[in-house]
Amino acid sequence: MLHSWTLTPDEAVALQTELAGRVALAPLGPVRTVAGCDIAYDTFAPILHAAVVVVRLPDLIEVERAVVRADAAFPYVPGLLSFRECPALLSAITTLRTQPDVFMVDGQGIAHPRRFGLACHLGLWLDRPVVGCAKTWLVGDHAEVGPTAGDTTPLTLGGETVGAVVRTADEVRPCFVSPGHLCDVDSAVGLVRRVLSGFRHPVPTRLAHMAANEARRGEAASGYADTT
DNA sequence: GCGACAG
DNA sequence: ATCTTGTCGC
Repeated sequence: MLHSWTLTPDEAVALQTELAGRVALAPLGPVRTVAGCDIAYDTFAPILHAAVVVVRLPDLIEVERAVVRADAAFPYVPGLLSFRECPALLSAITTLRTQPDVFMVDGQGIAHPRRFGLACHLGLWLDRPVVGCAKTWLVGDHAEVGPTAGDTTPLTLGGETVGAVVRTADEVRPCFVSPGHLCDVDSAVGLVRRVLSGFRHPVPTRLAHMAANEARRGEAASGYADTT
């Protein structure tokens, strides 16, 4: 165990500052498989569905997937997202029979107030490479990014480049890419650019998002059937 | 004090 | 994230 998941928001903040020092940034090695991870929240119950879908490169064909239902024990607090989503993602990842070369999550990596976003936290627990690809800005400065799919512009924070703003498809709002662990900015951006398919979301997280949603809807349907 | 704030 | 159908546009 890296640490306990039972803590207060204040303790979580302190833990992030401590763990940020353990994040390692280095070029990503050869990538044959990428595991997209995402979560769907239940409408009223504090329940969530974590999904992980593994695709192979370069054809982006799905090779395996895992979905798990879990309790949302930690509240959503900007800057502390990993404490809410990591436990469920970890249990889903544990059920995989194959070890992906790299993971990709819906959230920030080091482009974070304390340089410890969801991608970093998951990376430390797994001791595996993780790339963060968030749909909206959290921190950092950047110039306007080009309009064509694949265009990028640096995302800086405190004078250093922590990631990049990436146009993942033509005519769509850009995504914010930053390394989480065991990879660097160039590797993270390079990987994201290799898993695009004309949609705003990269294929791995796009499929995970759909899988998590299907799981959520499926459970809602069974619940109604029970009442009826 | 004021504004910002991943999913 | 989630509540929500159709609709305007390429």
